[in-house]
Amino acid sequence: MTDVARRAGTSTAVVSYVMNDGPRPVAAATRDRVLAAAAELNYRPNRIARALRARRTGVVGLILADASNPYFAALAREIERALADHDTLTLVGNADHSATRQKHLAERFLAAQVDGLVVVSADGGADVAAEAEASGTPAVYVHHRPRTARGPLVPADNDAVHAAVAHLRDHGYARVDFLSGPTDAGPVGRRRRAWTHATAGTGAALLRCGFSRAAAAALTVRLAAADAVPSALVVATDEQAIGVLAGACRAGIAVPDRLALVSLDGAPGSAYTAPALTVTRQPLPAMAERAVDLLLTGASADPDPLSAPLVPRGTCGCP
Amino acid sequence: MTDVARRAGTSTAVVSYVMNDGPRPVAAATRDRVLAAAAELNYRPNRIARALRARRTGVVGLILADASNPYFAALAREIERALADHDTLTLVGNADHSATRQKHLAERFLAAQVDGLVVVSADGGADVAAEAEASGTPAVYVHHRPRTARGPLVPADNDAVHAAVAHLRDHGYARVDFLSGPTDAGPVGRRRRAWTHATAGTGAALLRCGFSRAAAAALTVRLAAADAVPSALVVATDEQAIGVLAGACRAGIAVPDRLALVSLDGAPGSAYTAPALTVTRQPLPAMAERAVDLLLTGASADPDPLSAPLVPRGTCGCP
DNA sequence: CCATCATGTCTAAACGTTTAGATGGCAGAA
DNA sequence: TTCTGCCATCTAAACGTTTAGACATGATGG
Repeated sequence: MTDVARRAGTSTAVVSYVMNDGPRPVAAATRDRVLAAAAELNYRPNRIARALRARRTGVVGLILADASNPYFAALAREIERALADHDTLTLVGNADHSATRQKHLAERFLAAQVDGLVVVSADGGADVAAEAEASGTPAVYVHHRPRTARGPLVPADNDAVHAAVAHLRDHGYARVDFLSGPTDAGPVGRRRRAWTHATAGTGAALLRCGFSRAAAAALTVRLAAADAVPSALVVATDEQAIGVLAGACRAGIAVPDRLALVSLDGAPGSAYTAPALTVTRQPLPAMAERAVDLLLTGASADPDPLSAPLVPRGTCGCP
Repeated sequence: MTDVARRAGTSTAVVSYVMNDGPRPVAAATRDRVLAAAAELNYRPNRIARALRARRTGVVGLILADASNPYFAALAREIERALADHDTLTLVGNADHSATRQKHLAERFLAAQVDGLVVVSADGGADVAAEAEASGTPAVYVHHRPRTARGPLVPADNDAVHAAVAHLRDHGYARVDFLSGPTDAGPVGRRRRAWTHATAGTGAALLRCGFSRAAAAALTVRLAAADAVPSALVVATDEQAIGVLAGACRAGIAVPDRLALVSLDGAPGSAYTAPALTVTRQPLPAMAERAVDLLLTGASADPDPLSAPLVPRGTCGCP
């Protein structure tokens, strides 16, 4: 910057004024000289120095449960896009569903002076909230908010279960079972409760397994061996649904004829399974945009819920 | 920091010495007082200020072609992990296969004073190389390196095609076709050439389509309608293979009986398609580790190639 | 007993910006 | 002419660290 100033015959102040269009006006002639000098020297302002002085970094930390999960990956992609639209860079970290690692990431990000934190997790994570709060950094939660956290939450549409159940009923299944996670923590708990509500009195059964494809596949194979495969099943997440599909294929269970399926995430990849998953499609881009808006405007109230439309494809029995 | 120093009755210098274990020794008693003061004040060193002074940020920029592609997402996940192991933060950006956006990201990252750039792309991108070089920031390329770039490349094992072709031959297919990308740019070009080599004189056919699942699915449906579905096919990428599977399912083509398939990426997700994809599994964690090592040690020579083992699963005809 | 040295600490200058306050020149009003 | 005000620019202090050099103290060796 000093070099640019010297070459343009000005002080560093006017260089700054020119680079930032303010806060003071600069004579047109001077501005041109500065711009020319900057171009010739290939000058690029040092954002670190700017951040130190301005106490704003233009960087937001994104804490993910696990970016190798396509649902979270798609969400992360959208969040990065939304942040980029606001001229903000994304520092990303994977917590691998560990609260410890999540807290550790939050600490590192806060030390890096991020302007905000976007936390995308499936459950747990009370510590992050405390860390962020202590340093006055705003945080928003997507998908799940720890019980003790203060920031706004952008939830998925966990009530879309009702549409899923209704759709399977329209296909003639009186009994619609549910595959949930290992516990009722986080959003899948909400989904499970909505399902319980929707199917009260029909004798529908609750299944549980881990969130990985492997776990769901293994469960399905086990059910097939015990001849206990449900006829109609709502699955809490895409990953589990894909696992069920894989298990069904391995065990020779015909989908949708023997086992009809609806998944509740509806990430883009769900359209290309064999057969294609019927889903309630969570509005990932809208969720991302909303989360970023809330973060950057410093809002603290929860936004209106977004809704996930049902997308009929192959696994429910639609042609 | 000033507050900590005051509370501990020292200068900021010894606070720094304590926080960093050096470069000067500190008396044990003083160290304890500093640590106590830091804990009481909940002091967290400001990495921005440190970065400004030390001219090192501890942040690396990761430029991805597209994080919503599970193969790249898995690679990105591993790279983030490898960087975290070296106590380095990851700034991430998606270029969406656009050279312009890729260059733009590089500029932003360099302005943010990243210590290095990891570029994961499928083709193109000469600009990034120039940007990085101009500012003396090291860059490594994973998967693909633009023709004009200087940094080291950590390639996928593009010669694994030979094993794929051989495996399908062992299943009795004399003719093994290949599904490539729309052009021969980037690593898929290498794969295509290796396939040409491996199948010379057998009359095998070359197919082309876009890299998306949608494109591959559409192609497969089209081929089925024309009754031109190959018996044995090596597919350049997982995404295309998943698309082929989806298309085959839609068109009623039996896999592997009517169409046997091997994909050349082998990301973790490929194990849970229906049927499960036979793949050559690219060693993603090893690639990531190597890329990070090269970047952090400032190496410039290309490393020894890593090799991708063939993983027989369902789509080739193995039980 | 003085010179030498090691040890622990302090002082202050950097790092590259931003921006409030000071300054100087020039136009228009009195 | 002198005053007022505006405009463009400069000066210098901050932002929160790191670290080389200066300094004080006490121990060691001749």
